[in-house]
Amino acid sequence: MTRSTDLTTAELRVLKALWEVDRGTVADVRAELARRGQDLAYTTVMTLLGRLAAKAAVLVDREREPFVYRAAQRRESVLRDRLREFVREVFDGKADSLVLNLVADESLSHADLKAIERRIAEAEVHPPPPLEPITPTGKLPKKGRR
Amino acid sequence: MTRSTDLTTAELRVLKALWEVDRGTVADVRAELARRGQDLAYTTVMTLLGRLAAKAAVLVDREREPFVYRAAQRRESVLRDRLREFVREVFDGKADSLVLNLVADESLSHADLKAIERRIAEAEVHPPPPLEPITPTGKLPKKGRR
DNA sequence: GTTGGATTACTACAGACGTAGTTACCGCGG
DNA sequence: CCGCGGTAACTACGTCTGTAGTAATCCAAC
Repeated sequence: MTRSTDLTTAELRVLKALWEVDRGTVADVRAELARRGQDLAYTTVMTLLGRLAAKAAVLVDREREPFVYRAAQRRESVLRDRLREFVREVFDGKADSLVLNLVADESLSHADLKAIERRIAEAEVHPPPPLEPITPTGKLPKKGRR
Repeated sequence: MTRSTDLTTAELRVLKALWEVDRGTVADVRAELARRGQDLAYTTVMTLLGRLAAKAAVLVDREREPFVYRAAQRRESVLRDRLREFVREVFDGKADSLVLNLVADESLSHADLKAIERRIAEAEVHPPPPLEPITPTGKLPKKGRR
């Protein structure tokens, strides 16, 4: 079995838009995607959300129309799974090699590394507070419409 | 255009096997893949090598049969492109976020990070020696057969 | 009431993918 | 000389992907 999970890139883009709005209708997600420069047909977004629902990646509240969607898992969790898979497939599981390449590629500076270390050191001292590293979290709710 | 480049995962696996043997025939590559647990039909490997050649990812010496293939680019270079793409698509270009997640996922330890820093510090002092970080390089030539 | 915009459920589809079968050669061992 | 294993060139194909069109509803403003 190919793990019913495993999102495609198009699906991931939609899911990311959904995380951004936190919860929303097809129209909401579509608008968020548009804001990101992805102009898709209304039905395309619906198809994608449908596939995501089929993969249990998003939950749908069909109580009343229009249906409201929201991600089934936290962003961190999904991205981390993706990352793990990537490290395995491309870098043979060698995470350090990956980081070394990030640096060589200048995607990451020495300063960034230090900042990360500092971050970790703090986390190790204080009791693990939010549990999740503060990644690219989104702005505010920003619903609108309806 | 979808950049004639952009290897699929199956193609990447083949390319990685090719790097491992450095240069070789379809049979050589197939054997290396088998060693890695990927048993593919001879023709499948040929198809994949053909597609890689079409994408200019591998060079073919058709002087005499059986043809000899070899990667067109260094491993580091290709993996790095992949990585860059991944960081952009999944982590919105935020490399530090990616690393933070590697740590949180325990794919990377604090010690690994320090080792990397040390590595960089050295590289900054000494004149950049080999230019490429010593990543998952392969064993020895190991041809055999033929 | 009628109609038009919003919405959902299906269907469509071309192109990419992963794998492999078929056909045609070709040189070597018998 | 002949057949066979190794090889190259094509063809095949079921799936998956990304995108979207169509049909059927529903509700609110005329």
